[in-house]
Amino acid sequence: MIKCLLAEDQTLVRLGLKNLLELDDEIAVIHSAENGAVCLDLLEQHSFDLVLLDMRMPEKTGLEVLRTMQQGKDTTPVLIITTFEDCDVLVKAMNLGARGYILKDAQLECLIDAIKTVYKGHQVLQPALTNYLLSHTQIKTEKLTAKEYEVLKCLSLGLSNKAIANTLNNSEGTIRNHVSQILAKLNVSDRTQAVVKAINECLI
Amino acid sequence: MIKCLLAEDQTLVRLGLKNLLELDDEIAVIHSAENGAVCLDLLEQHSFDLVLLDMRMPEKTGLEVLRTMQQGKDTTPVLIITTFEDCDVLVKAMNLGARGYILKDAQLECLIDAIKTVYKGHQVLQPALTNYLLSHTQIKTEKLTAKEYEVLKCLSLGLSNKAIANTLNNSEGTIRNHVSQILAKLNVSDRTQAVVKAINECLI
DNA sequence: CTTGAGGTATGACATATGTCACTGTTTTAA
DNA sequence: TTAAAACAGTGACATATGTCATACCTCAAG
Repeated sequence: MIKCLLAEDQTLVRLGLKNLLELDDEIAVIHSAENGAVCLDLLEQHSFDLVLLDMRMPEKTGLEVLRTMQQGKDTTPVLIITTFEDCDVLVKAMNLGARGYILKDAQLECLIDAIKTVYKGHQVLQPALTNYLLSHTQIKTEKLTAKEYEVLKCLSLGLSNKAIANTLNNSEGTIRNHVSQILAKLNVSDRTQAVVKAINECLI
Repeated sequence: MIKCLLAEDQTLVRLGLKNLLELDDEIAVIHSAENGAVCLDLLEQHSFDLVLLDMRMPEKTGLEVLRTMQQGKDTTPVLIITTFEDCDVLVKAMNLGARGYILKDAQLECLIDAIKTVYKGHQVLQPALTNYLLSHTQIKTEKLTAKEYEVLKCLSLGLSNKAIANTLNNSEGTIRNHVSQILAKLNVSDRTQAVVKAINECLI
């Protein structure tokens, strides 16, 4: 019996997935989390064979959960459940130790296969993304710094440079430099594109 | 037996919901659609007691499905299933004849109740939004024109004014005027905020 | 027929944005 | 201990953006 923790914020989706998964009698979703913080709590309190982790969640995103797990030396295998083929996020997730990912667009059989494969200790990479992952391993050099993440979050709220400067207690010039760096790392040419990318690929 | 059409793009979510709903023996999901176009096809070919409609779908969004249904005099009751409390979209959806909406965050019982309520001919409005709906009925005056929608779509792709002008075969000045109008109607102060709003509230 | 709304366009203007070059300090890793 | 990042800042510059006033055309509703 594979004891799973299911972390997914939307109640109906969470219930639906739990139900679908328990149609398979090797899989048991013994706990569910509606956000990243709860997920981390449950991981501390119980032991699981596998974590099914949504990327887009309130409180703590999937990436934040992975970071915390890595820092806490928690080696419970993680299978990412994601909406889009958000390449950059997946690269980050894999670098943070995730064992694989599955799209919500996948067939139920694929999900169940993926769970069993990860449980056996293997990785699960869907073909469409594998090439990207292989060819973009150097994407790590594109990784944003902590400060840049901060600024990106502000950008995604629609704040101006001046407003960001006030919020983060910096000069406007400094923020401009950070924004410039972010645009270069995300390979886009203005803040609007950065926000679109950040939202679509749930970098924030 | 309530014969339902379930339109939801993500396979796992669609399967999950279908399964959950069929736990109730008054409800039967007799067909599913993975995008808005398929949904419209199915509506032409079959008759349903109720449509469960996701707003965010490829091919045709929920709003586009509602528009087409309205034009085709299709009066099948529609219950919106939505992710966020995307107020503006919901106002539009209700104005396009939707009978109610339910958040994916809701409990299963709420969804089933909502289906039965709509089936009986009533409306379903969740309290959190009812006030907004009531107090923002004049939001129709804020409605974007067809052209403005076009421009907003371009904005959400991260295009510059010049690029939009090329794409839509207009002068840059014209696009600037449209953007200016869009900002005013969305009550935001720059294009980035407009994009954030458009994405969050799936206006696009 | 006239009015109004949508669409197109221009020119001028004030800001905002993004880039560059350069200078520091602090923290981290080798 | 040194070198490399990250972080903070400045000044200058070229563009992009958003606003305004104004104008003309078209189409549909009155």
